Formats: sequence, C-alpha cells, structure tokens
Amino acid sequence: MEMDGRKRKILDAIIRNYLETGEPVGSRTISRYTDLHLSSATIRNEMSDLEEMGFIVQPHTSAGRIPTDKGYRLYVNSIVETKMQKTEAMTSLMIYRTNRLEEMLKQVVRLLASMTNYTTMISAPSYRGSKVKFIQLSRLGPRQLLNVVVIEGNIVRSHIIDLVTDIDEETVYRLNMLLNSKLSGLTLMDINLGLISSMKEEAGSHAEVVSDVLDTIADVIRAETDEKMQIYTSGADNIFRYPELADSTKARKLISTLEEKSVLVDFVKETRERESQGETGIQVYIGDEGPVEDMKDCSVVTASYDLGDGLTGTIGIIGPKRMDYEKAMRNLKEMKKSLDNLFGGASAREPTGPGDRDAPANAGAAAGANGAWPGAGSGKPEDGK
Amino acid sequence: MEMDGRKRKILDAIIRNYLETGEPVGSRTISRYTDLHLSSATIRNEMSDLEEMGFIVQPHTSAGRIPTDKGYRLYVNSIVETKMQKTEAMTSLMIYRTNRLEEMLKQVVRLLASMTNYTTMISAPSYRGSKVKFIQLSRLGPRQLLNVVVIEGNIVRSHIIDLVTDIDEETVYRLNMLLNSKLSGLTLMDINLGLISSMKEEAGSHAEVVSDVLDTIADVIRAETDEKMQIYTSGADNIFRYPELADSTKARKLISTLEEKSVLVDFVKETRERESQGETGIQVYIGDEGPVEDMKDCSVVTASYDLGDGLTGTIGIIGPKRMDYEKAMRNLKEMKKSLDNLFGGASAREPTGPGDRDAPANAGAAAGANGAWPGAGSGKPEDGK
DNA sequence: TGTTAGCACTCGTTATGTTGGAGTGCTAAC
DNA sequence: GTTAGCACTCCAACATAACGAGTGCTAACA
Repeated sequence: MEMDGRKRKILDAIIRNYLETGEPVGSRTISRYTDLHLSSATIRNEMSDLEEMGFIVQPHTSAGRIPTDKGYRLYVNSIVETKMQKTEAMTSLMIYRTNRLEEMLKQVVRLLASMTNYTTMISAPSYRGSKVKFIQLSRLGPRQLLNVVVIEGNIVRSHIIDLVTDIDEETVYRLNMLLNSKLSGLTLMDINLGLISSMKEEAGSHAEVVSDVLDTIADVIRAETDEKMQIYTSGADNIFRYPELADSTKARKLISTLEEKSVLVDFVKETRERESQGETGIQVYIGDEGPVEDMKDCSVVTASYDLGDGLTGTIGIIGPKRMDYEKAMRNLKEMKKSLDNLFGGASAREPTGPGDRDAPANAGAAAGANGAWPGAGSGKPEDGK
Repeated sequence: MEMDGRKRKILDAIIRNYLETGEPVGSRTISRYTDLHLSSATIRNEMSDLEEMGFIVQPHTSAGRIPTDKGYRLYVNSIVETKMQKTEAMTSLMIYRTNRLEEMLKQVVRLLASMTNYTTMISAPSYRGSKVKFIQLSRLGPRQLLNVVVIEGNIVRSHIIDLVTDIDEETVYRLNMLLNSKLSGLTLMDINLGLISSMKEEAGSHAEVVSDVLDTIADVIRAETDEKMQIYTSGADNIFRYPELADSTKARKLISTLEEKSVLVDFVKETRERESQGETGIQVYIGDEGPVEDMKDCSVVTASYDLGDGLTGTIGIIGPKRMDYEKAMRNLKEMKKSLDNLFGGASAREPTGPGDRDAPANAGAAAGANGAWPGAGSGKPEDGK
C-alpha cells in the first residue's frame, strides 16, 4: 500500500490530536480538525488503511485510533527533517552561578524538567579522554599520604592513603618524580592495569608503597567507568501528569527505574554509540526502541553535550509516548547548545574578566570561577502549567 | 475518662490489626483477636470510649475504627518503653567494602529500604565540628594554584584557584606557612568570615592572592552548611505498596518532596535539635508532628549516627502512618549501631591491616572528590554581565 | 473511481438501582 | 459490668440500563 500525502496528513492530525488529549481519536474529529474537508467516512477508510500499514491501532473495537511506535517514529522523523533545520536562537540558561559542577548539573536538569513538564536526566561528564596533568603525594603522617590527581579540564581527585609501613619525606619526593614522569600526559584510558603492574615492578625497594599508591590511582580510574557514572534526574513527579503512566503499577516501575539510575546509563551508552556511528544531534527512543525494558511505555529524547576538554555527557527527556516531541527536541537542543558553549565555546569567549583565560586547560575553572555564564539573563520556562 | 489496662489492650489490638491490613477494624474482629474474651458489644463500648478520648476515629459512620496520630503516638511510646530496652544483637552490615563514602551511604540507604519496604533517607555526615588538619597550596602554573584542605576525619576538599597576577614558588611556600599556622586546629565553624577578613589585612604585599585563597576556603565552609547538605534516598517506589499513599495526588507530592531533598533537611535539623535537648536514640514523627507539610500522611522514624571524629548524620525511614513501628525502629537502631561502629568504635580501632583502614580513609577522599570541581570563586566575581 | 450519507452494530463509560455484609448505637435482660 | 439482640447506616460489589463515540459496510452520488 502506498503512503500518499493525504494519508500522511491524516496520520499527522491523528498523532497531533492524540498528543494533546491522550484519548483515542476518531474519524469525525479528524474530519473537522484538518483542512482536508473530507467526511468522516472517507477518513475512516483512510484510517483503516493506516491501521493496516501499522501506523495506528485501536485499543479496542469501536474506539478511536492511537499511534503505534511506528507511527510516532514517522512523526518524529518528519519533525527532524522539516522543523529542526531552522534552529531557533538559543534561549539563555537561567542557571545561577554555582561553584560546583554537580550543582550545575542538578540545576540544568531541574530547569529542563520545569521547562518541559517531563522527567529529565543528565549524566555527569566523563573524561575518559582527558590527560593526567599533575600528580602529587603529600605526607600527612608517618603512615599516611594525601594523593591528589589533577586531570585536564581541572578535574581534581584526591584520596588519602594509609600505609602499612612508615614512609619518609625523601621517599615521597622520589615517588612524586616517578609518578609524574610516568603518568602525566597520559589519558585515564591509557593508564590501564597493565601499565600499573609494570610500574609496580620497577618500583624496587618501595614496591609496597608504590603499590598502594597505584592501586589508589587505579581506583580513581575505575570509579570513572560507566558503571559508576553519575546520573541526575529531576521531575520524576511529572509522570503523574500523564494518566497512562500514573497507574500505580507503571508509576512504581518507573520511579524505581529512575531511582536506580544505573539502568539509565544504558541510554547514555546507546546515545554515545549512535553518535559515534555518525548519527548526530538529537536521538529519539520510542517505546521499545530504547534499551530499558521497564521504560517501554515511555519515549526518551537524548542529546550529547560537550563541555570541552573531552568532557562529554548526555542529557535526556523522559516522557510518555505522546510527548510533545517537537518541543522536547527544541528544548533539548537549546540546552545542549548552552552546555556546549558553557566553558567558552570558541565564539562565546569573553575577553573581559579577571581570570587568565588563555590556557585552554584554564577555561573550565576560569569560566566557572568568574561566573561568566553565557548570556545569564532572561529566559523563561515556556508554558508552565 | 481513665485509661485502664483493658482499654489499652484493645487499643493495641486495633492498632496492630490496622498496621497489618490497612483496613478499618471493627469490634467483632477485636473480640476474637485478643485474649480478653469479650463480646463485640463490650468492645464497642470500649471503642466508643477510646474514640471519645481521641485515640481512634471512624473514617465514616458505621465503619471500623482507625488510629489517630495520638493513638499511634501512644503505641510508639509503649514500644520505646518496653521492647526497646533489650536491644538485640547487631546484625552485621551487608555492605560491600567500598571506597567512597558516597557509595557507602547509598548502599546503606538502599539496604535499609529493602529490609523495611519503606522509603529511606540518609544525610551525608556533616563535619562542622571537625578541625582543619592540613592546608596545602600547590602551584600548577604561573597563575594557577591547587588548594587542598584536609579536615579531621580525613575529609579532603580541593579546589583550583585562578589568579589575576602571577605567583612564584617562594610566595606559595610562604602562603602555606601562613595558612597552616593560622588555621590548622580550628574547626570549620571557628573559621568564620571575620577571621578571614582579618587575615586578609595581615597578608600585606600578597593581599590579593591571600584574598583569593581565603575566599576559596570560605567557599568550602559555606558549601558545608545545612542548605547544601547531601541527602540520599531510596525505595521511593515503596510508597506504592500502601494504597493510602499511592493515589496519584499524594504520590506525586511525595515523590516530588523526596526528589527535592532540601525539605528533608528539616528532618535532619529537627532530629539534631531534639537530640541536643536530651532526647536520644530513635525519634518518631507521626503525621503532623514532622516539620514537612507535604508529609503529613506519613510517619518518619529517624536516628542520628556518628562515624567518629565529629562526623554525624541522620538516617531515617519514611512510611505510612500504619508503618510497622516496631520493626522500623529495630532496623534503624541496628543500622545506627553499625554505622557508629563502622570506622572503629573504640574496640574496633586496632589496625588489623590496610584493608580495614582503607575504608575510612577513602571515604574521606570521596567527599573530597565531590568538591574537587573547579569553580571556587577566584576572588573577583565581577559578574560577566 | 473516489466520495459521501446512512445505518446497524460494538463496546466502553456512566448512571442507577439492588443487595449483602460489616459495623455501629442503643436497649433490655442477665 | 457484660452480653444478646435489633434497627439502622453506609460502603462495596454487582447487575442493569442508557448513552455516546466510533466503526464497518453498503448503496447512492458526482
């Protein structure tokens, strides 16, 4: 069967109507909703065809039609093709100046939730590609060391190491030399367990201490793997806006899934995967298309963001299948843009401000410290209600 | 009206039965449920009295009775008096050895949720009473410093500071001396803004640098105030086990409250408050008794834990009013004990090997990792716009 | 050949009884 | 003081009916 323009229009009308009401939509509604000026009978015929083609279904006999995943997919694709080309101007972020990336992420995700009235998620940026800049051991006591690792992008990780044997300042000094010469400049991915064990051998007389230190560093690396990826969510209560998700069985599963953020990592992975395969921009997972079984009644829209210095993460919107895809994608796109530019996207650098912005590695800290959020100013959640 | 033993037994029976079923309980049920061997008619008379006294109510005429907050309160008090005296042996924590305090807290709260089938919360330990142990500035570049603050209990906070003017190693060294001599040994509460500003004056030629550094430290302190207190929750989906909380309006409010963890801080504060007033052990908030308006259909059971070194926090169980108070209090008490002993209750302090000591040390580091993100103000927050 | 009007039919929703049971309060008898 | 009995209330469950939305089909029409 062929998909002609009229069928297309009718399908669009059905979906759009269903997005608004959440109720199955009948032929009569469409007959007047569209500018096609067709009688309900004709529409019925077409709907019958569309059902046969798999774009819509009846929840039960003699009810209106609702879109299938396949129908949604077509709709989303058409949005991507048409509307998304003319990207609108970025609305500026209403993010208060904060000191911590963590707070910033929470605010972003909260803002997005209040803008869209959907549940939202964001993954903390992972910096697998970033290089080790500086390692320092300090002696806190005869058997206690402070280990600080600074990574490109000015990420700092610090641990305290308790030793079994005493250690003196001299040894600490030599260890510092060894660690910096061996490890700086390498990415966290480069510092694999193989390298670490070979370094342990080289360590000679202080093998034990080195071993402890390296184990700690290995912990740092391990802590940044996918399994431990930090994910923040917001607006979980929004699912109660949509009756089809709000019945207690489904809601419970969803809440549980959102709380157990580990499964959300699958969306981050999947998004990263797709992006690496050339698909770029906004990803849409409709129902079963997503990697998470318990979210098959939902659609998820995701995008990757890039803070620079290899710090990339994923931000997403989770809603019912009848979510307002267009708005969601628009909001997400804007948010992505804001994040991409946060720490000095090439065009967004402002030469004003006290900080030394020249060194690229500086950008993150400088921007954050000086509160030079791009376009801090107006920008309202659209359509609160 | 007097509260005699029989009334007491009947009230107990009513409450216990209601805890199990969630349904209003009638006189006939009680007549057989108890070992009083009274007819339903007699029970009815007594129930009528109990209602007059305010311990139970009828949800509607000719329904059974359900406990009021006052009734619950009496019941809880009786548990405290009788059962809780013989504290049972602590069941050992099924917590995997983890490197990060954060992970540990999440596991605790998850474990407690799965044990009780209620929603649970835990506040990250605050260390307001802890002393500064060690401050270190390291020079990363001509205008960039790494600032590490170690606090008693091996909490580490590190920030990167971007300066407006260049700084040399010599100055960094002198600054280190100044900071350590002035600040170590003081608690975070002692280091108030007054002290900081007086130090700024003393700084002399490097006033600007000192100012930057001290501002950063001030930020660290500020970041540890109540408003920023970290709270973890788990088992939010458990509210759907209890129909009286699961209708979409209430559930939505609750989910929203749990997500917006900031209001949960009120429970932490309240618990701390009560403890400082001599009340000790387990706190129970029934309905309105708690500080949070949106949780008036819930009861909350809380306890403080103490990891040692002044690191104290609060752990709590959130459930319906008909929660199994006895079990909740028991579980909470055990969990509290486990936490109190975790990092070496007096007896457990022996250094039995590096493994044991790892936990506390790294726990601190984890907290440090959180604060490791750049963005502690570099001093001159001229707002970019 | 495509479009439309009309009609019978289905099915979910809502409103309206109807009934049974659980529970109460009251009273009188033990 | 306790109990049995009775009338009454009210909820929950069920059945029934009315209604409306929507469909599929057929026949008529342009």
